[in-house]
Amino acid sequence: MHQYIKEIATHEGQQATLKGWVANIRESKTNIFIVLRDGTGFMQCVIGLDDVGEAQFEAAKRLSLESSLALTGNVIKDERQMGGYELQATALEVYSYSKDYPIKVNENEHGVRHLADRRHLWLRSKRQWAVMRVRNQIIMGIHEFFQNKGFVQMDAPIFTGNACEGTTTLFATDFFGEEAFLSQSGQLYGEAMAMAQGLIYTFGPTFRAEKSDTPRHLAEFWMIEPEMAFYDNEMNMDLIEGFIKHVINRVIEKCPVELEALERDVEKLKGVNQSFPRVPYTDAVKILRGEQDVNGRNAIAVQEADLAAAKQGIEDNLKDIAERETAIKAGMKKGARKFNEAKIAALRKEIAYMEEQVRNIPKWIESAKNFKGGEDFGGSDETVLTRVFDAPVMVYNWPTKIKAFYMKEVEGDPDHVKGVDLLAPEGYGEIVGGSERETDIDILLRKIKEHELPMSEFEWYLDLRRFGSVPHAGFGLGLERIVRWCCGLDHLRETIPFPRRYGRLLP
RNA sequence: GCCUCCAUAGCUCAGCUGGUUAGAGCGCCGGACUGUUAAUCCGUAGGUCCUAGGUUCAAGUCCUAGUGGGGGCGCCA
Repeated sequence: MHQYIKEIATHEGQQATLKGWVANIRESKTNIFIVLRDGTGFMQCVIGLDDVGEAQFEAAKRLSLESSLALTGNVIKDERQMGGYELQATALEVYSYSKDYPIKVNENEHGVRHLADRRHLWLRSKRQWAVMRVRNQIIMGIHEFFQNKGFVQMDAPIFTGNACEGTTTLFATDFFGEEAFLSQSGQLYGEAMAMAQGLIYTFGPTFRAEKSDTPRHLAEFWMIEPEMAFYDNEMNMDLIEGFIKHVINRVIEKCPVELEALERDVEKLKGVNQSFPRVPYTDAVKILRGEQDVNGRNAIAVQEADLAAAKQGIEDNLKDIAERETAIKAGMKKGARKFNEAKIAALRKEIAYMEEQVRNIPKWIESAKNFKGGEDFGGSDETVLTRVFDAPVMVYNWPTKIKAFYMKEVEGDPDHVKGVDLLAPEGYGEIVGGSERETDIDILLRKIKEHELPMSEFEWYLDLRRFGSVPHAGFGLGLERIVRWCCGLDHLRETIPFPRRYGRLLP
């Protein structure tokens, strides 16, 4: 029987055995300090020559990053340590020595390709450990929210015969000689189940064959799609808001250690506790173009300020670097020199990032200023728009022509449909897309034709309107996108254990 | 598919307007140190400067093409 780091506080002053891997190691003549990780957490363990004897101390000296071992010793309270405790070992048993582990303690010292090629090992590093724990709590929060409200979880099929939003984005497979596609949405099946159960949600993998090589796209991702009978779009938006609040607050409550490891600004996440602004599409267009201010903030002005700040920042950093370099050349103590060299490297990284901004922001401003009403927002438009808000924003009543066939038209305004997109703050973009569904079979028939979809594939779906059609609504949430936002990550590739995206099938 | 930036040691990078034997930090290996927090200190090893052409007295540095990668856009959750 051994103990886990997460519960080590209950063993204060007692003997405990921990089993895990070496996450970091430092040694002096008579003490070896190991940061042990066991999956539940990280904890410093001290191996003293006098405590374990010469033979075991020699064995411990051969340990290096990611060696595996069991350590037995006394649990001592020590406020200086992360977690507040330390293990003073009296015995150790090495399971396996590890040599030349290819990932450094600080993963930021690697390029993204080096890490992606070693994803199976990268998952062990502290940041990735934290991300996967946050992901786990988000998943728990999703189930908790819906189950508490009486929703029934359903599994939609992965093999599908119908292409509900066009075939170019579908992965085709051979299904006993017939062409079948990997599912890109469980929604239509969800609608069928909602007519049986009332309130349901699907939670499963989704596949998109888009060659989208961006930070917000994966070829395989997980989607949550609730569907509610007798809901209109207002109720849909209420549900979305309550749902996001619940999930984010759960992570804040359950994952303080993880969010700290990720250096996530929790105050920004707490912005979800404000009520979410609800903006009709036509107003969102005005805000985007800079024709309408929000809370005294102008979308275009915010971008221009960002651009100016980036330009100024580059100049400041260059000046700072030059000053430090001349100071180093003039001569300084080794410690001070190293500090300054590290600082210069950091300043250069900042410059590289700001240079990207200087290249990109003018394009974003152009795109926003010249945005044509009636079109869909692009990635940069979403960023520009959300920067004027502190909370997630819901944009609703979208142009009919850019949305899917099943969305219900706004009464007396056939050019707009009752769709809603939730845009996350801080530039994380769209994380939820939903709508009230069309209930009128004649309108659906017309739209399926207009979208040039194969009518035969939708016969079963039309039955839902033939037999007891009711108002209903639903939405889809991309799991990885909310993980990304929650963890404050640059890219979706870190939000899922083994990402499948354009150009990446291994490991 | 388009735009843009980049490719130098195991890793992350520096190498200014071309100019003798190509540098640093980390890692590895050896040594020092009674408690370290990305430990520190001393030392050793480690490089066909992505590939193929070209310009030049001289190319890591300039030009052309190719290959590979980062970022942005499109498509979307």
